[in-house]
Amino acid sequence: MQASEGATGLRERKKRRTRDALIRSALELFADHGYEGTTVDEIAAAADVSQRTFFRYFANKEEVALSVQEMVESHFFAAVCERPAAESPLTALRAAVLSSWDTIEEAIQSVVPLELHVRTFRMIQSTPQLLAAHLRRSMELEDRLTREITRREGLAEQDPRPRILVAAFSGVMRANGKLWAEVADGDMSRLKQATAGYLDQIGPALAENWRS
Amino acid sequence: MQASEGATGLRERKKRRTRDALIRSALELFADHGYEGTTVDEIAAAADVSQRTFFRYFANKEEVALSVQEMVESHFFAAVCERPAAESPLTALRAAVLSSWDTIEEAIQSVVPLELHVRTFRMIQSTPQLLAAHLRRSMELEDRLTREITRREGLAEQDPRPRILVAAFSGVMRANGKLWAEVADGDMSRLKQATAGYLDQIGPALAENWRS
DNA sequence: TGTCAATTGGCAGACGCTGCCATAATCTCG
DNA sequence: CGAGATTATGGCAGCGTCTGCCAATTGACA
Repeated sequence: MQASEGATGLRERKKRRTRDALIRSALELFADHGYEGTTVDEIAAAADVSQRTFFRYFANKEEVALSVQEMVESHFFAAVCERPAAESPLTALRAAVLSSWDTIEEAIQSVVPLELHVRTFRMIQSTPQLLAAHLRRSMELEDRLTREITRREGLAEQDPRPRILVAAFSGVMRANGKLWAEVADGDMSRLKQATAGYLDQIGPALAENWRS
Repeated sequence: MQASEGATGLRERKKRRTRDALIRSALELFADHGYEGTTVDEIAAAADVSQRTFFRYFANKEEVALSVQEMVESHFFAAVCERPAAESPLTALRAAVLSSWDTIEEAIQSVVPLELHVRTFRMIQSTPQLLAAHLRRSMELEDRLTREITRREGLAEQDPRPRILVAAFSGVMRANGKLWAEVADGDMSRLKQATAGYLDQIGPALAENWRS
């Protein structure tokens, strides 16, 4: 029983290597032949394991495609939890997104090249099955964010306001991501700028009388 | 070439009957044995057609499970489009939900008993694969709503405010539906009341300083 | 070094879904 | 009404995802 991280034993390290190899192989094959154009057998063969072993690491084909995205999201959630309690919820969410992007890149790089992740992100947006799975995960993230903000603000569990705020925030982030996927050059600084601008619109969007 | 609806020919009527039979058979089997516990072969057999024919009516197993929900959503969207242009976007959305629920029931009844639809709705919420597909469709609805509101208000396509508003609205409706699925007795009037109450929170949710 | 637990591979099989072709039902128009 | 064009259906073969099961291998630990 070691503390937490670090290479515990050979077994652990080997598993981690196998997992990373599967992710790398999968994302590369997806980038080349598309999601549906790649079979699990091919992924397993490229990572030098059996198909049966693939399914011991990932519950299904979707999961390997979304695995890096999963890292990004849990990184963001951790950033939210670390924001000072004095910040308003929206400020905390905003700051967490922007700051988490500063530190996530190296974590991604340790598994796959950044450019491959960007291509994968685009693939998720354009593959119905993956988009569906991705959205379901996003809703789970919304749930967790809602609970965290309810806790921060000391509100009752049934109070709908955190959920609504999170929904608006997530809606902005989705639109932002979609836009980025369409036009993106992979330039992170421009993405951050656009995101900040978008988030500034949440207040005005709920004020009535846009036409004035 | 007839006008629009009405029974055009024998062929059309027969197709409609087959489709309805498939939906009814599917939802009943799902209610009895769960989504994953029901095979397409069983659904087809219950509707007295071949499996091959099932897949000519529905692209996949998900689609038949979501087919009634699809009716509800397009009915709602139509209601939005019919709201007077003078109403503010949020008012229009709110009025459209409430009014569309008044008139959708008979359309549902013409395909399946209402109670079966309620059970199906619950099943969708609790079956990961169906929830994912449902959310993807919901995002498509959000896109359409966003475009419609942008049009109504005469805004530029890039203006993010409609999208944010729709996201907040949809978030409320999702939370609402989830709650309803958990505690619901199938009582529509109570659902409508709860929804109205929820929607009233959108304004306050975006005001800062909840703690005061 | 020997025992125990975890990891892996391989195989059989269920299920979702598609392409293909033959057959049967409806439609259209002379 | 009837012949020919359209369209719906059934059946089958086959690919791909995913699971259960068992045997063999590999790392952990005393």
